[in-house]
Amino acid sequence: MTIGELSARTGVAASALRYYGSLGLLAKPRRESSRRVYPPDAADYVAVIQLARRCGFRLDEEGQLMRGMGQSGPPAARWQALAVAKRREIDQAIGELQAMRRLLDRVASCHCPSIRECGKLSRRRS
Amino acid sequence: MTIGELSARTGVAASALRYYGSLGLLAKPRRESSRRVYPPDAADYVAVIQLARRCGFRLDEEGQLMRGMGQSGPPAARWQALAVAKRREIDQAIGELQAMRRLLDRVASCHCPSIRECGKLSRRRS
DNA sequence: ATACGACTTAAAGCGGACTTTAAGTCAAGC
DNA sequence: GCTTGACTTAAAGTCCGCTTTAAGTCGTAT
Repeated sequence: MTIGELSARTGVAASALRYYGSLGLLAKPRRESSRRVYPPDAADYVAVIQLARRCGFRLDEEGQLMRGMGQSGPPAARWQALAVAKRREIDQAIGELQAMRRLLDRVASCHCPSIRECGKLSRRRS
Repeated sequence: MTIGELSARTGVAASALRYYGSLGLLAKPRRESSRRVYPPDAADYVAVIQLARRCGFRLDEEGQLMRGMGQSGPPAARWQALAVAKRREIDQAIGELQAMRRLLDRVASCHCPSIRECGKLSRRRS
């Protein structure tokens, strides 16, 4: 299929698909007089790329992931390792956001007499 | 104090302080032969800027916040309103990250026979 | 013949929060 | 008188994931 068809099937913009190709994320398709012609399973690979995106992987990390993907079988050990690391990243990000929330709630109910005091909410606990 | 001193006191890079100034986030200090000379309470204002950053406010939002800050008194009503909106944003971001985490856990324990199936984890629930 | 639509490329642009660079100014110390 | 160090400016660079732009190349339909 052409890049336009692949784009329509996957819902991913053609420009994004070309970009993925340029990053080595998506195998380079054969060309028919300079136009990309993708094999039928290309849509599956794109789906995996999108899946990984929704798991929080950056494109360069996905490059690692995709290059390690063989023909078949369950996710390789590399996925497991990267998934564990990513999980920690996500947990940390959640922790930071929860800290923001607590801080925000505290500021919202702030009774500081002046800005001098208010700034000190900075690092004080609970 | 000079920008170097303010930087040392607050731990914020001088280039960032200049940037804050250029955005109108930090009141423009007087000049002594072209050099910035900040009043003693400038460090407090910088602390508030950092506090708001840690609450998840973007610099342009902080501009709104800081311009509404009078000489004294508790956080103005504008803070309250923006804080409520920001809280919702944070909660949504947390929700997205938690969705990532669930998805990631599911992928990590994936037993799909091939990549075709694996991509379909995409939108399926639990 | 020519216009159309889908494709091609390289390069630039966007948003956000800065940092870095390059070139210049200034006061103090040797 | 010359270096040093802290400052000044405007402009460009960084990261990330693309999109947009500009200019060109195809094959097909009129």
